[in-house]
Formats: sequence, C-alpha cells, structure tokens
Amino acid sequence: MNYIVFDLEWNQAADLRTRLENSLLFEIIEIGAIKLNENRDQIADFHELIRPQVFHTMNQVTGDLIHINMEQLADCRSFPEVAADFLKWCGSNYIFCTWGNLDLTELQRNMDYYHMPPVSQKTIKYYDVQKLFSIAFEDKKSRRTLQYAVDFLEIKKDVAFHRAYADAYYTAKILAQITQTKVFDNYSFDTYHLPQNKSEEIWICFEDYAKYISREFPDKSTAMTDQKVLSTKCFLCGAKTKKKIPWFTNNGKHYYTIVRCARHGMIKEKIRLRKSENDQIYVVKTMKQANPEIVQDILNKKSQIRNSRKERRHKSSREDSSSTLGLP
DNA sequence: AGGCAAACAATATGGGTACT
DNA sequence: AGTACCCATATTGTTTGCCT
Repeated sequence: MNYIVFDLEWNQAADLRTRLENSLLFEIIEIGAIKLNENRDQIADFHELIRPQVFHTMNQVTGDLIHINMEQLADCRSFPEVAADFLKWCGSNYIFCTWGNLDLTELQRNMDYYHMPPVSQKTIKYYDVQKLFSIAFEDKKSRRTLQYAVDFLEIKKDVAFHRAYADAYYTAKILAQITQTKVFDNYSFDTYHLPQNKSEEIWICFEDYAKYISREFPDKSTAMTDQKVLSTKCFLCGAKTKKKIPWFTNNGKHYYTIVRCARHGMIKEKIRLRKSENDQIYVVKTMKQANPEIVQDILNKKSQIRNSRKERRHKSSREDSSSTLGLP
C-alpha cells in the first residue's frame, strides 16, 4: 500500500458577479503530490499547473497567497487531462493523505464539474495528516498550519509554502516523522460520497473512541428515528446498555446521551446532524468511555439548558406583567 | 377559553481554527 | 475574498400539559 500525499491550489471568483454566474466555487489550478512506499520513503512525485476554464482572473487574496498568475497557466493542460493523469499516476493500491480535510472534496467537486468518472463511488478513507500531527505530537484536537508543523518538527524549509508541490512535500515529510503505529489507526473519511445503504455505513473503532457515519436521510426526523442512529450498544463489546440520560439537545443539531455497559462502564455518545452534498441529512455519531467528570459535564450541560430556559421564561413573564401594569 | 411554563425545535450569531 | 469545521450562546417559534 502506497501513500499518495497530495495538495491542491485553487482559485475562486474575483468579484460577486462572476461568483454568481458559475456553479463551481473553487477551480483547481495546480496539483502536487508525493508517492511514498510502505516504509514512507519517497518513490515518485507529480506536479502540474492547470489552465483554468472557469475563472480567468486571479482573485486578489488568492493570488497574494499562492503566487501564481494567469500568464503562467496560459499554456498548461486542462483540468480533465491533468486530473486523469494524476489518478493514473496514483496507481491502484494506495491511500490518499492531505493536510486538512478540504482537498479531497474539492478534487471530487472539480471532477464532477467536468463529468469525469469518480475517484470512488464510496466514502473515501484517507489520512488527514493535520489531524495525525495533532494526535502524534499535540493534544489530538488542535489544528495547526502546515508551517507550524514544519517548524515544530524542525523540518528544513527549502521551498516556499503555499504551492502544491511544496505543501505536498512538507506533508509527506511530516507523515514520515510519525513513528507510533497506533496513530495510523486514525483514519479520516471524506463524505463527498456518503454511504448509500446500511451495509456501506461506516463503523470505526479507535483506541479510545468509536465513530459511526450513517447513510443519507431525506430529513432530520427520519434520521433521528432510525434504529441504527439511535442505537446505544456498547462500542467495545456490542452489548446492550442502560440509558442513564435520554438523548437531549441544546440546539437541535447535537444530541448527547450517557449510557452504561455492564462490562465497560459509562459511555458518552454524541450525535451530530449534518447536511450532505445534495442537501440531505446524515449522522456522525461518536462514542467514548466517560469518567465521572465527563458524566458530570453532560449532567451540567443538561441542567444548564433547563435553567437558562427557565430563567428566560421568568424574565420575559416578569417583563410582560410589568409592562401590562405600566411599571418600569 | 385563556394563561402559563416546560419541553422541544429551529435558526441566528459570534468566537475560534484551518484552507485556497 | 471566500469556504469548512468546531464550539457555545441567544433568539424565536411550536407543542404539550396543567391550571384557573
């Protein structure tokens, strides 16, 4: 299995009118990539600029950032040609690696725009190296710039940042510096294509938590009544659990619950409702073992919601009564 | 019927990070 | 300039049950 570490640069509309005229939001104008073998040694590279067909003026901010101008792109090949060659170059046995979570989506959006055959019909499993960096060297949550990570690992800065090849190269260097094999359990999933049926749904168990990505649902209520979505079976052993706190939400988008597994103790579950590419609903559910503090946090959150609502009610009712009485 | 409050929903806003 | 993601809080609206 090879690692395809790639990075894209893209342009966008320079003015409002151009933005509204085009269905494509970001137009890819450069692809850079490094191929690593199983030992994460570099075995090949890929780099090509792309002649734009949608935006013919460089957005000011984008241009300042990536230092590419339209003249450089004039004689380049078009996106379908370059992208097809890039995918051919990738081979057949690989996993994509990117810095951050945007590149795979934008690649697929651009390919769809030109009606190219999709990279995959399924949800793509890949490595978000930005996330791996945080897990390997920091707090597992923070999101750092590529430059920060390069400085942190004291990687030699021999090319300028914010060009596709350079950023792919640095990302590959960072990836190669992650030695703990456990970090590589932390796959990411690009949800440009979501699971189309129950069997394609994603269930992944990490070291200390598990994640579930559902198929698409037409609306929220069908999602939130689905058996598999609401299921609170223990993610470690699959056993039935006892609900300690029923599902509750503070804003209708995030739902929380606390359950107890006889063997694995208290478990916190969280459901996030999200919009899919074609405006449907899907669910990301995470489960993790909860120590007493985490359980208390959830209890506090629940009571806080209740209290703040109660307070507001009282406040508004007092205002109502005082206003009807004509008091200040 | 009308008033009230809790609970439940949905949306809006503002803070942060990152990416081009 | 714009996007995505994450968080938390605020605001507004709807439903439900209980009271007078």
